[in-house]
Amino acid sequence: MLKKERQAYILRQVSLHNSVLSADLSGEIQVSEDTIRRDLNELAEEGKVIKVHGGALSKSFNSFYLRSDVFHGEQKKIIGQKAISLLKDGMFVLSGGGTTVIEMARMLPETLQATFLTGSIPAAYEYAQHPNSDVIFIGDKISKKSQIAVGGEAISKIKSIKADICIMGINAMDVENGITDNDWDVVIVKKAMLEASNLKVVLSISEKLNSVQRIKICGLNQIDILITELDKDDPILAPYRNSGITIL
Amino acid sequence: MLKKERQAYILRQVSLHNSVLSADLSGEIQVSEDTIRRDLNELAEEGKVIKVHGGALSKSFNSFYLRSDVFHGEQKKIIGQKAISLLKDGMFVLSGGGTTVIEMARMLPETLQATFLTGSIPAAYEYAQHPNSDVIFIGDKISKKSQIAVGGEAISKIKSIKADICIMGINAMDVENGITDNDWDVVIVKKAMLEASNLKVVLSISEKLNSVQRIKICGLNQIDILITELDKDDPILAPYRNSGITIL
DNA sequence: AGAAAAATTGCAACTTTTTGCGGTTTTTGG
DNA sequence: CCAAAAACCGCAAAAAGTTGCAATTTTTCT
Repeated sequence: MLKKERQAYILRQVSLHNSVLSADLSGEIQVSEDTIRRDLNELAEEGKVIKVHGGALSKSFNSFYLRSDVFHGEQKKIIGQKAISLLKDGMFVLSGGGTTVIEMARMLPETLQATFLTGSIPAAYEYAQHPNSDVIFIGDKISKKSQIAVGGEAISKIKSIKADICIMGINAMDVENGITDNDWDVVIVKKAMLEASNLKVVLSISEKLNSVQRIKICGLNQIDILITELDKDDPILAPYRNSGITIL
Repeated sequence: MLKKERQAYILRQVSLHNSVLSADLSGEIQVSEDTIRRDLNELAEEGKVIKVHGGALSKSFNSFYLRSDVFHGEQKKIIGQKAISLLKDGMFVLSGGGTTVIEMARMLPETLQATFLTGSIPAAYEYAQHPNSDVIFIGDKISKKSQIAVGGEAISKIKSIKADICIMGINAMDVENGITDNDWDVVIVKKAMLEASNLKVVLSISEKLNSVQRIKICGLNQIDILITELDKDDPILAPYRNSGITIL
């Protein structure tokens, strides 16, 4: 069997079953596993498959939705970088679902070995791309507006957790009213998430500061760390620092 | 034997077998391999065949695997259409996560008001785009390979459900072994999903039929409906129809 | 027709590619 | 931490490809 033929066969199997094992292919076409591995490496270099330990995965399967341009992408990258500095190996991280959090998820260092718990579909998707971290999805009814799980099941699940850190994007926050939002179901979930975590971290671009929404999630005193794209000494942040929040 | 004659013979062999080996041809027409190689090079320059190390491939053979993705896409759309015909307003639909199912999710009629239960991140994402249907995510640890929730939590959650219909993509299936897969965690989830549903529907492109993988999910007798891109009277499907499965 | 020119073919020496194998290192899963 | 599986590395043998060349056949031209 010719090399190209063999690779065509492999591609076919991959696209058919979404994944293949080197050992299986080796048996099916009667060549050594080394040869299969070399083929898989070549196909991976050509971008036709994704090579993993033990075999390969279909490419089309893993690249579902790669949205790129988010609002304020640069600012959110800065925030993401700061947030990542808080994460250590072995941590249980309770994570919300906003675009800022997702930006962070994309930037995680490959070496990080943490466990992410989330009820957000996009966030779970991003975390799941990560080679060394685990993802646990907190399921329930999915709120279409926010793409996160909401409802009693999710709440009781969250309440049964004690996470090291909670990383949450927000919708609005000011000194007087604390953190506020406009979706009842989401508010409940966020409340539960904060209660279930040791260290409470809030990510927000500066535009969302000093604005108020209808429903209150918690007061500022509930928050440990606030991360924005601004320098930590920026005057805009002064009132928050004075409320006892650590600014990063 | 004349050069042209020889090349005509080579072309016939290529179109007949999709590939040829220089050594074989050399033996068949009693000329040196050098001559064969030169012929193959000429034919390749003329664009009649594709020359590779050791022999040559038919052009159609090669383009076949390059376009296979699109090709499958069409098949999956046909399958999606048929599957949608089973869905009615008010139904509880337990849904798996393969690409075929996702294709169906993208095609759902806007008016449908159903409740989709799934442990697949990509599937949940697609269902969540739908204006009139609800999505319930069955959470647990996310398997990176398949992007679905696996583990005890997910299983017990699934077992607490009684869905009207289960729509599931598969990896392999044949008459003798039934439905098989190659990922232990996924198999457990799929088993639970089938048990939790009234009507059990399997989606599969015909190429996955008559293939076997390592772990058994269930026998054919557990399945109510099989949907492929083929016409329901296609002879390939006959053995499955004879096993008592309804073919769509 | 017949010789020169051009093309074809096989051969031999040499290079490159491919492949399997043994030994070592890395990864994985408990 | 440990054992098994997989990946990696280097190597050597086999297979395929390349090149130059000489012998032969075919074509061309007078």
